[in-house]
Amino acid sequence: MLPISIIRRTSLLEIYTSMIKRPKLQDIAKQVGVTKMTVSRFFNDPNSVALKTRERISEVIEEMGFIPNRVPAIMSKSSSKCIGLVIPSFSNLVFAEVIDGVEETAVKYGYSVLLMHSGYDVHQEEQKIAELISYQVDGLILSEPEHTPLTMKRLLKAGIPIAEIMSLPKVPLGIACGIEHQQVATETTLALIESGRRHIAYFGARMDKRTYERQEGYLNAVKQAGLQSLVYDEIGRSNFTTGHLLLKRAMQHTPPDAIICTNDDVAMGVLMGCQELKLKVPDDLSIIGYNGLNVCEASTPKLCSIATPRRMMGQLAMEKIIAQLEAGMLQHDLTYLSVTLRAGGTATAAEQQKIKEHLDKLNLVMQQNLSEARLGVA
Amino acid sequence: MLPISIIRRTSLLEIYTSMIKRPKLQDIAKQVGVTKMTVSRFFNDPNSVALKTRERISEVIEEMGFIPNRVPAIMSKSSSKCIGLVIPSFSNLVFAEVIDGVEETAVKYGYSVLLMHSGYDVHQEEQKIAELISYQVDGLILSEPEHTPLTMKRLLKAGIPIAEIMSLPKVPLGIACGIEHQQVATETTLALIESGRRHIAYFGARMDKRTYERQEGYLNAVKQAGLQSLVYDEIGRSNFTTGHLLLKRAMQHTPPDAIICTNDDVAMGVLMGCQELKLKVPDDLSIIGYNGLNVCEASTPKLCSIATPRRMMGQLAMEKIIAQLEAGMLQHDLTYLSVTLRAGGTATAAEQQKIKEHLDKLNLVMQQNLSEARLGVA
DNA sequence: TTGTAGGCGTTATCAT
DNA sequence: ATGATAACGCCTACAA
Repeated sequence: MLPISIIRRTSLLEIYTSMIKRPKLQDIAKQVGVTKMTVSRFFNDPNSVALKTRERISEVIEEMGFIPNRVPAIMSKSSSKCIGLVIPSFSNLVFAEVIDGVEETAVKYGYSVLLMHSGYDVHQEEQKIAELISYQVDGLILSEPEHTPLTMKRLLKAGIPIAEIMSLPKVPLGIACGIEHQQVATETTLALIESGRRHIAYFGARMDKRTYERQEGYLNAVKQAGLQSLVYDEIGRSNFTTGHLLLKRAMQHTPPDAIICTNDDVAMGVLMGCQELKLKVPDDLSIIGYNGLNVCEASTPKLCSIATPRRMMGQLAMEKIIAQLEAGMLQHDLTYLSVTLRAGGTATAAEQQKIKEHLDKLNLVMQQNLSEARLGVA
Repeated sequence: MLPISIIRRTSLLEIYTSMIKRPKLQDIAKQVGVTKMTVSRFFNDPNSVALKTRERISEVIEEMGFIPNRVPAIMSKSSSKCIGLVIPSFSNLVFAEVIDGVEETAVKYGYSVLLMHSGYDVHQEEQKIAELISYQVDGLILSEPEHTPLTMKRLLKAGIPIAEIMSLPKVPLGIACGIEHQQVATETTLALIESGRRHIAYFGARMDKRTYERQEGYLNAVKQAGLQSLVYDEIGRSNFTTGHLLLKRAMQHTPPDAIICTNDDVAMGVLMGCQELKLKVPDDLSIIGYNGLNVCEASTPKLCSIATPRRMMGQLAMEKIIAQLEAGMLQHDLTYLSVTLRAGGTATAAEQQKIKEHLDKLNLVMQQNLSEARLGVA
């Protein structure tokens, strides 16, 4: 593939020949015949400017396509009205809704979001967090539960509200809004066991922290029931193809009668593999996804999945950060968010019912015990 | 779903009780017993600082978890070493690779990327671009070809390099790195016609500019061949389900023998629908996707798709921006990027071959004619 | 309603 | 090798 580059040599726009200095308040002010202070007021407190002046300023701004420079204000007020958000990856659709939730709430309160990604790597995360702090963000939202020691130190010294979302970290930095992935997996597995499944497999991929938590939860359940554990995983990227591959691997070993997948992509791959291998879903084999992405709708039967409240995690984290900013007070604040069943024909109606019951029970227990169990509140 | 919030009332970390002021160079300097200038040098020109001083500064920085404030530097140098990137959406995987390409190249040259999304809406785009400019980004990359008049004016006055990617806009703002989606669609359609298909349908979704360009290209080809045009589209989100739906709609009307899809998601949905409706692919019906996402691999047969060089567009746009920044000179620069065929069994071998030939021919023509045809180079 | 002075935290420049 | 000073562009506070 050969990109073809054409450089236009003449230009209709005479300004387009050398770099122009960005206009500042002063330039507008001179044009209008006032001081920059008046122009500043035009933006920050228009009513304190005479109507006529306002009109002239407005014209000049329009004509010059002027956009005020926010940098000096960030400096003098040492507040940027920006919140940093670090996600692991843009190619994982799980985070799209998180981003929406964060941004929606930020905008509601007059904040902006600076978005970065860490590539599932704590050292890249360290870099990105440092960069966000160097821009003087007023708060940070992190979506991976583990950080380098240097990052931990910096975050604790940063003096800004930090929220961790997705998982509930063992040692929260401040705010945390997450899911007990491990216990969810345990309950899901137990529900399948109670429904009569005896060869339940766990399909993992891209061994990030959350996948591992879910795997642990699955293992606890099968051990508790005295069943054989059937874990298959693939270190690489997680996608449909991974599910396909793991299914083939599992069928050669001990054909499972239920598969708990680390996410919906893997689960969809499994389902497509079943169609190829003529396995009857959910009779021969039930498939449970995780996250409840829209892709669940696409198949026939629809994918049964554990839906995670991703948008809400974003909203909640943002709201708690803003609350602390307005209160001028940092505080530990842990929120457990419950998951729900996204119905789908890849599990039997009875299984779906059982899973629902188990998840409800889990939520109840969490509600009663979380504070004492995890925190030892004074 | 009931989120449960637990507020921890005691804290192990005494600092964690009220907002701490962020440390500055001065604080480090005082601790070390030098002036802030020396600490500044530690970061920007370490060799000009005595080894012993360097060591002491290093210790204090480590101990305080200090991160330098980049805001004053942005202010005084009126350059942020940041490039803004605006994409339409985070839930469209097409942009994940674009982001990677942009960022990879930025980092290579010591720049950072500020990322925002416009929700496929020119007014949101206007907002986001204004915000990026207000942070004094040194350049901008936009991935939608149309902007509001105000945005156009602001961009022309901003005095920074602007790159438009994905499509080639009719009136480029500066740099453009894109694909002639319309002509690609025409050539693809012609190739299918030459391969003997007579009922070729176009499936669109989410009518953004690019989908529309492709549709035009398709229409040109079928009209030229005197065939009936079969356009089906859906305004809402574009995903597997859309493909499914459009297939059903098409089959009730005039069953097509080939479907050109606006993207791979729709195409995968069509393929899944074919399996359900027992349509033989590619014998009864060939399916052509667009973009060449990894999801093409997931199905059996694999999806045949027109692969777009998304990463390269990001890289190229970034490199051209940096080149202009280093030259201190803005210049129009138009690059046509060619697409390639991603092989897959949803089209016959003969069809795939024909499409390849047509795309090669297109690239040749573009190479010869682009500058005269589009720009009238002096 | 508008203007003036000073400061935010860094770095360029000049001085020691 | 290190320090002192001024400047970046805006906003707060005060003055007219």
